[in-house]
Amino acid sequence: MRADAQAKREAIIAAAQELVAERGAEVPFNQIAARAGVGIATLYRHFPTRDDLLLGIGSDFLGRMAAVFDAHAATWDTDPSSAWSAIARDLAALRMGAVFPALVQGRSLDDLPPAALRLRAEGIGQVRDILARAQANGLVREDISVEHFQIGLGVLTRPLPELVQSELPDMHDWLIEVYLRGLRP
Amino acid sequence: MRADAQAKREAIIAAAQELVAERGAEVPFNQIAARAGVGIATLYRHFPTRDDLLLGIGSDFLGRMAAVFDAHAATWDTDPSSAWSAIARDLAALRMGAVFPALVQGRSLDDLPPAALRLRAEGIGQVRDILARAQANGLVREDISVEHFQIGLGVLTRPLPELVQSELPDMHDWLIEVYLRGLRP
DNA sequence: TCCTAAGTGGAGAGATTTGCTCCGTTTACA
DNA sequence: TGTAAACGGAGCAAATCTCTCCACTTAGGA
Repeated sequence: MRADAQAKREAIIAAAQELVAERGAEVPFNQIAARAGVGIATLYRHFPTRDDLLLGIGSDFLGRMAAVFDAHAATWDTDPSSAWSAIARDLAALRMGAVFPALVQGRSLDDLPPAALRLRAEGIGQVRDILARAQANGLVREDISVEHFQIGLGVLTRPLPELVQSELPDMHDWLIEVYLRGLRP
Repeated sequence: MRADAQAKREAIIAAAQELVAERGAEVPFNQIAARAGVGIATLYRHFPTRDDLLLGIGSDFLGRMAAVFDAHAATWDTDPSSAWSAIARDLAALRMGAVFPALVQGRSLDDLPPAALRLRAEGIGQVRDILARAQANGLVREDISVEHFQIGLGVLTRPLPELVQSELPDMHDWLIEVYLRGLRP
């Protein structure tokens, strides 16, 4: 793959991620192309179908989640408590809630493409480890399941209406704080 | 106003509320008319502009919020703690988060119609009373503001993707429980 | 029961949006 | 420097949406 093609591909994924977060998964291809600064044909060449594009977004996102875990792996041993809240904060900052719901919107497990199911399983696996460690350190109630924790994080990081963002800019942080507090034993 | 016209008006508001919750505020008028079981012309006669319709939804919704408070006013004196969680549960069941964000989506305080601002103020007033009482009874931390509490409730009651609803049907209840726990002193 | 003003439905014209392809031009890199 | 790879965007067909017009129906008072 030529270097310029690779760069455009990444620009498309970034733009698509933003737009999907803002306007949902059915955001028109021409808007995505415009935001990415590429022609519409280039978008279609890289991602012939909408599913291809959504998978690209999801896979890119999982990479960033993994990076969060790695970044705090070292601190965990010395200070689990602050590593835990740092991880939760960083995960929240990725705005899972803006991206994931859009990716599965209106579909059941059955009609998700197999590749999407693999991504899903991988994501759950990543979170499972870190949650188990938090529970082992007494930072989270034992009866919290990975699924609940993860979806909860997603719900809290859904984009807020602009009206709210301007009036209560700390809303997302506040929610995460209340959430972690509510999860404590 | 003729009785049948009144009935249709209410059917329209109900249908519009559902659809706005499901698909956002720009849901096409013809879909709303179809779900309400009325002709498109009837919809336009009752609500000439989209803003008229959204205001109708908002005002209807405030009425239901008020009903929740009234329903628990009696219990409050005898058992504040369970009245409080019952109110929070019932408010959550109204799915504020499905309706309100759509009503203000993409608008700043300035370009909301005056009537919408009045509704907003009224809603905040309703919640302020009940939150103050909860705080007076030591059920909620003193440093929680009405706005944070209310928006938080909204965020937690946003509709979940169907995939989540079928896999984790108790998700909304679980979130409210964690939320209330996180708000305790 | 009858009359009329109020209310209704839905076809459809016109405007807008969107998906997707085709092809002449540009560019990376061997 | 030559060529295969990559690009952009005009533009057509199809789908969607808004909003009006007008002939028909009905509630409810006399």
